[in-house]
Amino acid sequence: MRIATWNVNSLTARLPRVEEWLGYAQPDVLCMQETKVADGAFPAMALSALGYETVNHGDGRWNGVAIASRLGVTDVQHGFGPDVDEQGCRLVAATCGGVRVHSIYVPNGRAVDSEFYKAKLAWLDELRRFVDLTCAPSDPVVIAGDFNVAPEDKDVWDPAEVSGATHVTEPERSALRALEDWGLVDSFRSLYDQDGLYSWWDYRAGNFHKHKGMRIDLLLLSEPLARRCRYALIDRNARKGRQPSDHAPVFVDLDD
DNA sequence: ATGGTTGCGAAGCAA
Repeated sequence: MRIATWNVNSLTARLPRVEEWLGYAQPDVLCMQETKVADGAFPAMALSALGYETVNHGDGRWNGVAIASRLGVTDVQHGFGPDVDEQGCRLVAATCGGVRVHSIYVPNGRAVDSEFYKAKLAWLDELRRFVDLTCAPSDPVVIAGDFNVAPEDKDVWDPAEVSGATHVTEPERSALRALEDWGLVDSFRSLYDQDGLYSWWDYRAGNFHKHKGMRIDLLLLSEPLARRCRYALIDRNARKGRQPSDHAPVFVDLDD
């Protein structure tokens, strides 16, 4: 079973690249973020033609998360719940092929002294609470998406250059660890130890070609899935060519 | 170096 995550930065703009990628990567489940498309305008037919059932949680202009699955989509949940401010459409969950799949888009946080940064930490805390309420660590669970947090310094091109900025601060990393402490494994990192492996590169200033990126797109697996994980990949090739997203897709392969 | 680029939507904001 291949489970992928990709911040597509507008599914409308990226649909040709997403169709192309589904065609050659053949994931069973693809979690997308920043679909930037309202539910009514979601390209469900195009993805259905490729064999994927889809669910979107979007209100149009910003954010938006989706799941495409060729293993079915049941028990869909949009957002944390009616009484929780989720800061836009940032979470959708569904059961796909027996796995509880969450596609998440963590708030960016902007500047560390901003209200947005505080809201980011609060959102991560809410995610921890949500997972605890809706799943057990012994369940097959994946939290996949754009976390907007680089877990360690080796997930950043130059820790000194971004020191003190969002994505790398200790409170953000601590919030991520709190989620992992519930019983989730950053399986890409447990397979590959080296630095220089990034999933996002700013469009500006030729950062991709300068290898100035961060690893902020993660697939956190509960233990029953983590022990089945033998391979993971960040598909840098999908960051190249015509009209790429600023993020590359990431996937994990689970043994049957 | 406070720049640079992309998407949305039609100016400026968010990333």
